[in-house]
Amino acid sequence: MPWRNGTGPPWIHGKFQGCGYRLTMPRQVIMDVLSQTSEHLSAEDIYLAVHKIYPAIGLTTVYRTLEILVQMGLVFKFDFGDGRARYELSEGPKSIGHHHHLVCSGCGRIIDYTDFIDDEVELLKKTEKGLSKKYNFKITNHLIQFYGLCDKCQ
Amino acid sequence: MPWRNGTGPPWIHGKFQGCGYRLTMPRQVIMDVLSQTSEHLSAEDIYLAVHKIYPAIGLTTVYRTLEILVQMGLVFKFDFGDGRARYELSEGPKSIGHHHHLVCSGCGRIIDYTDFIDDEVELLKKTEKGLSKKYNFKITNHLIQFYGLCDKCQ
DNA sequence: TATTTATTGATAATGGTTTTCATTATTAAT
DNA sequence: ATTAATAATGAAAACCATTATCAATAAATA
Ligand SMILES: [Mn+2]
Ligand SMILES: [Mn+2]
Ligand SMILES: [Zn+2]
Ligand SMILES: [Zn+2]
Repeated sequence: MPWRNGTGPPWIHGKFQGCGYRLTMPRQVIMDVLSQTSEHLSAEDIYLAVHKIYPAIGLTTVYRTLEILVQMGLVFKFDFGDGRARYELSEGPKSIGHHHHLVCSGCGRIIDYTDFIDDEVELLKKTEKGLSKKYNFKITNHLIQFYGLCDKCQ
Repeated sequence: MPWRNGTGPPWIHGKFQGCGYRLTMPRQVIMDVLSQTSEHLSAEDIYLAVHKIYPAIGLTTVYRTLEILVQMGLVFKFDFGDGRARYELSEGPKSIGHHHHLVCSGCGRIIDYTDFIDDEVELLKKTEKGLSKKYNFKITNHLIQFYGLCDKCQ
């Protein structure tokens, strides 16, 4: 369920302030665009979408905002191997929570999956604990992707 | 144990021919460089290392060769988020087989780990089977990375 | 109000990777 | 062996996603 036009959920504002940032119009609109898609948009994709709502925005601001959002943990940044970064809201959209990706080497299609996530997460927890201890490495995040060919490409 | 100078294991030659490629001197030397390190080299790293042995080589050839090696499955290409691709022989070196990575967000250090690989691989097998069926997706490869802070950076 | 600070967008620069193209090496055919 | 076709190479130029610069504007603070 998208938030009402251009506002976003209330806690976002506090989150921004808490990190010493201002929740400006460009930033709100970028969040809105991300919250209303289930695709994995590039910076330019986002720029084009935002531009329709807020024509004054510049591509530079999109990049800068995305950097902030990633750093705040609101957005994930991915590399699927097509030469440009892709971004995804870390919460949602539409209650699609934490998930991993299937990446088609043929056509570049990205499939979100949440199947087996429970088993995966359980193992990840265990693995993280072991690795943290052995290497004294503080794990904050993980990346899991499967590569192969989608139904149309094999 | 590195192969003797500039030759590589015998089966490599056949592998190249089988894919319609010639095993030339630049390609051999690039393979040698990759086989004699446990680091995750960038194209330029490889270029510089190869250049000492084979000064006539160009960076272009390094890129082209790496593309071929990746496509043949002899080399893995990684993105650890530092803006350049990194390459690693898929076999070895020194009998370090299949492994995953810890990536330090602080200093960029990469740690290879094989711990828990057995459990992971077991789960991956199961997951792959399930995903292949549900999405009719033919999985050929997977990527697992943990991000966080190494001992020196936390 | 005056002053500081953060944000923005146009433009230019950066830098890893790809393309182009003429040359050379290798293979196949004669 | 000679010749003809094909593959591989390297220098240079082009590409293109991302970053840095900088002057202008908006917001927060004193
Ligand atoms: Mn996704
Ligand atoms: Mn490795
Ligand atoms: Zn596909
Ligand atoms: Zn570190």
